[in-house]
Amino acid sequence: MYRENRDLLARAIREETGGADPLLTDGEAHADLASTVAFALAKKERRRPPEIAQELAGRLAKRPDLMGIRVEATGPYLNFTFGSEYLDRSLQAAVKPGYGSLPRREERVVVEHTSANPNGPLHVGHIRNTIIGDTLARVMKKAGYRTETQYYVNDMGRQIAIVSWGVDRYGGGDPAVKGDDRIARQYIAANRELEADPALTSEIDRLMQQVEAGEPETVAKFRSAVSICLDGIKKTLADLHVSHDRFVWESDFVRNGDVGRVLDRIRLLPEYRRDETVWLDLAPHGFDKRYILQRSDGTTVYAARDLAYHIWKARHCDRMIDVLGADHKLIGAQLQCTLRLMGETPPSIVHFEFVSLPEGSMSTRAGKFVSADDLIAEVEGKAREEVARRREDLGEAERHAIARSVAVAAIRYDTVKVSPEKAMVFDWRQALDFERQSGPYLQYAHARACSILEKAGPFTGSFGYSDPHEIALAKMIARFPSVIEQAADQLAPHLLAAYAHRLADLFNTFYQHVPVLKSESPSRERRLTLVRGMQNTLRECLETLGIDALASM
RNA sequence: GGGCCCGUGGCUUAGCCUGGACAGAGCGCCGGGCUUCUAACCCGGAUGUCGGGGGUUCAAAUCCCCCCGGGCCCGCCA
Repeated sequence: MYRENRDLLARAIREETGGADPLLTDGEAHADLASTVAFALAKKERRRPPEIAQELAGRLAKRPDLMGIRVEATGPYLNFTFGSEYLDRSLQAAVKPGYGSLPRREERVVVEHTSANPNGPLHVGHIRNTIIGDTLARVMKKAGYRTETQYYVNDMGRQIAIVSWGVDRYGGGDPAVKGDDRIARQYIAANRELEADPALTSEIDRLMQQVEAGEPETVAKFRSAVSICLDGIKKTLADLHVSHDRFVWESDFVRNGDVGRVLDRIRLLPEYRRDETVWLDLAPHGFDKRYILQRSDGTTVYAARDLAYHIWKARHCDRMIDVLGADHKLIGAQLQCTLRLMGETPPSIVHFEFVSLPEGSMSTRAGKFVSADDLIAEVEGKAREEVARRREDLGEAERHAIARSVAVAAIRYDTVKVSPEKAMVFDWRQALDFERQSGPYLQYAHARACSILEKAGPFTGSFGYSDPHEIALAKMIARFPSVIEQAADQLAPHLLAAYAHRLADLFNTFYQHVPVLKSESPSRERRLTLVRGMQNTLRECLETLGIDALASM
């Protein structure tokens, strides 16, 4: 309804002004929507904005298609306030399962995220990628796109060669240790040894040549080491409510000849250069650095395989979205540029800035990081304390289940609420805060609503709101589909996080000031319907954020 | 050195793309509210040169330029 009214108003303003940009904005406290079009017209018409607004308001108010929308000019502003029918119809939609889902589209979207090198466990930097990516995928799905998530597995880079070399040298470690932790130990030890004795580097080079040539034993060793690590990573991802639809192995593109074919096509580009290496001269396109694709020993670098991957990926979807750290900005832009030169589809790239520790940036190689597993364990521990304190009535298993959900909610929300371009310093105090601007706060609002609905028993849905708290809440509920739309259009999952908070906030205020169960019919039924609508909206919203909508906590 | 990003109350942050009505929140601080639908809550209060300067505009946190501070990138790594 909100989106319909917005589009209706935009068209009406365009028609009444002879095609001016409607300049619709959020009306905030003043109205549901507002327009500043009178300012824009003032210059052209050489009249004062309030005068124009006044006249325009008069014309708009007479339009039959805007029946039910109150139009008024407040000084130079045009304010539009939607009538009660708007709220009633919005609530009718809001109580239905799947509320907020936009009409299905045919477009297929592939969201690639996380794709961390399998040389150790995910740390708090990686999971920013994971959480942004997974939330984005959920948003796209909710916005009607056919969506698939992919993890691009680097199983043949230098770092993996070091891992494989280490596994060979140290015997693979204790099988009781989680795969990603086990691999990290080999990787860290191998790096230490390589730093001490640089001559050993030639052994790494040889491994990389062997794997590129498809030498079976080396290939098998790389795969095995990567699989061990990936098993651990998948476990961590599952703990965060993340699963990928597909894992795409980098080496497959070498083995199936795709990388070779990419290089063949590259040769035909005017940007193609060959000396000891194969590279592209992208200077005419604004990149002064060489874009190297093949080393002097004939092995390909990551960039070549990445081109092959994206070309393959583009065959299976209409749109690609990659979630990458800000350190990949240059290489990402070069990739997009090259794909364009080849006549291929470039991906949209969502970059996020780094997460660092108070003592500096993280490093897997140096073993300097806070692992996602540690974070989850720590937050879950705190959640257990909280649940134990509040819910003595529940059994231990039930309390642990709640604590687990609360922990994931806290972590996911903390990460997704910050816009991606903001660099973050990881902060334990903030991670362990379950108050207002947190995932648990949202879950709490949902649980409160569920509790009311459960105690209420069956009731007949009915509509009509007059109390300011009711109206404010109903209006926020009505906005949900437009928030999904906006988050999808802008690839900005944090917009959804902000919405969830505003919704929960308004509900808690409503909860405090407006009695539901104790109110008299017909208010009781109307308010119960509103609570149902809010609960359903918040549930859909939380689901899209990858957070459990708990019925009790 | 060049490129990209960030700089909003003590701390964290929304708003910036698409300029417009008093810059929203959270933490912390001060004060209030649990015989009443779950107090992970609610209500009230103090705290802001929107990094600095210039420009564009009727109007700038928002657009442009310069400067300062921080992060990232500039590899035959990924």
